[in-house]
Amino acid sequence: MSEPTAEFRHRVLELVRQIPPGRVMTYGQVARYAGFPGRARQVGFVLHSLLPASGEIPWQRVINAQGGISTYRVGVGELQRALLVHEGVEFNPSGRCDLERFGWRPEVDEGALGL
DNA sequence: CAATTGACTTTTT
DNA sequence: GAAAAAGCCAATT
Repeated sequence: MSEPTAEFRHRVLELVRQIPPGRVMTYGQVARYAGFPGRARQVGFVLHSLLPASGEIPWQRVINAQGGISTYRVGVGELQRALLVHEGVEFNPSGRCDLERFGWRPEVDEGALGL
């Protein structure tokens, strides 16, 4: 049985849990790979629901399509950025990171940054 | 039940 | 690059 909402939530969390350290996904990508294209906003809503205790879910690895942090509005922006930097993600002076390098695709899943 | 809001994205000015 | 608009949909007021 799967109400769209529960199913969506479940798939999003399962997918986010699989993002390796030092890699990131955008809300739109998460929604798309979870099988619900266009629900980027809902992804943010689901992740917001598990704050402040994220448990097993690395919520900090989900950022916006511009490579920037979207969580300053909910007060965990600095934390998220610190966690990502600690994992090796580099941010530009503009506060954005290079999605070509740090973006993670489940289908690729190499684990090695193209350095 | 209608209106508003929100961890978004994409396209167009 | 910034701003506006349209699309998306669940939760809140």
